[in-house]
Amino acid sequence: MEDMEALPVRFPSRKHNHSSCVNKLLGDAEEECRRQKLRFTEHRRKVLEIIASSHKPLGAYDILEQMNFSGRRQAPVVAYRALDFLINLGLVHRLNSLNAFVACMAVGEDHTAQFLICRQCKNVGELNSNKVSERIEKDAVEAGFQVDQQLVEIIGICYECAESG
Amino acid sequence: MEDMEALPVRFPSRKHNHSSCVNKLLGDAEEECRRQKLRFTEHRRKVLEIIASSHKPLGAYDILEQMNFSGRRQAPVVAYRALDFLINLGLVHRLNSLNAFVACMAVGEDHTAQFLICRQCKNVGELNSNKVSERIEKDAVEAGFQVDQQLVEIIGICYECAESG
DNA sequence: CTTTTAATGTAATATCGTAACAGTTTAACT
DNA sequence: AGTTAAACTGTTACGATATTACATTAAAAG
Repeated sequence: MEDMEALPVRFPSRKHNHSSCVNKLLGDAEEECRRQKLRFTEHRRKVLEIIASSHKPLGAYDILEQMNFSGRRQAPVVAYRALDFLINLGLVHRLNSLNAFVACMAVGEDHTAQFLICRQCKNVGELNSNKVSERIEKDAVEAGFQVDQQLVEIIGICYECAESG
Repeated sequence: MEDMEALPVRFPSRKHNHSSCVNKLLGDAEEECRRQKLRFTEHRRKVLEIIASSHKPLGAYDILEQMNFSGRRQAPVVAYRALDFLINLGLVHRLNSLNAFVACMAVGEDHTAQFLICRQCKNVGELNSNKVSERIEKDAVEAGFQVDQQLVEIIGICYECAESG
């Protein structure tokens, strides 16, 4: 029997207002850092803010371009260090097929994630399907493989793009 | 009820002899090219041979290093062009999390593929689980997403590495 | 207030991948 | 066969992505 829980998915609608996500994410980040006694520095805040302000994946160098506070051009490593930190904290995900980064849409929910990448509008949605992750885990184990990490990226066309031709 | 078909998985054992894979793959490539009236040129043959001779993923520049026939150093684009060709033909897969390439282990079988990447021995296995791909397809569609392509990379520890501590 | 740990600044460099274009080979068609 | 069109190759240059190394500064812990 299929279970009845709703399939958790976040695909950003076109009319979606980012500012609330940004604020939520910054708040979650602060709280999480306080809890884990980690430092939420200016660079980290800024990078998270930049990423959260876009539902299109951003490359490290895109992020870097938006980091010129005080007109100063930052070195790549600055962005990568902040990204590493945010990824470890689970606030940012890396999309390997794009060499790009997106904000997590399910912070603090103890979730698995699969990414829905629309090749038309370039927006990225986050699917949090435990069924998918369990199926992968199960089949991998059956194949004699011990799973530490799953990367699932699904490329296609999102609902809104399909509708508008 | 669970269906009873065996789970197709290929994880190269340590004592595995590559030469038979290489020959099979080269044969399959030739046949497929004949069928599709495509040219199986020297570069393409060589790249496929190099990749098939390793179950560890190889980077484009690793491949390039092994392409010095006649002492001549090839330009990167040479490897990338051959790789594109082989990937389109389904003979080679790209691992996005590693920027690296592996030979397909299920040529001509009309298969889906998920990759099992051992972070200890660096070998890569290929899982061909239709259940995984169907689960992904189903949940993505339910989320309003039309799937064109799935990338599934599973990082962990293979059977042999787990056994030998 | 000093020790130690974490974060930053800076430069250099490694790694991965593509664009552009001229030249050559192969296949297809009179 | 000779001509044309398409595919493949050679070569140069460059763009994009990511890391190493090390000196300096700031913060937390004792």
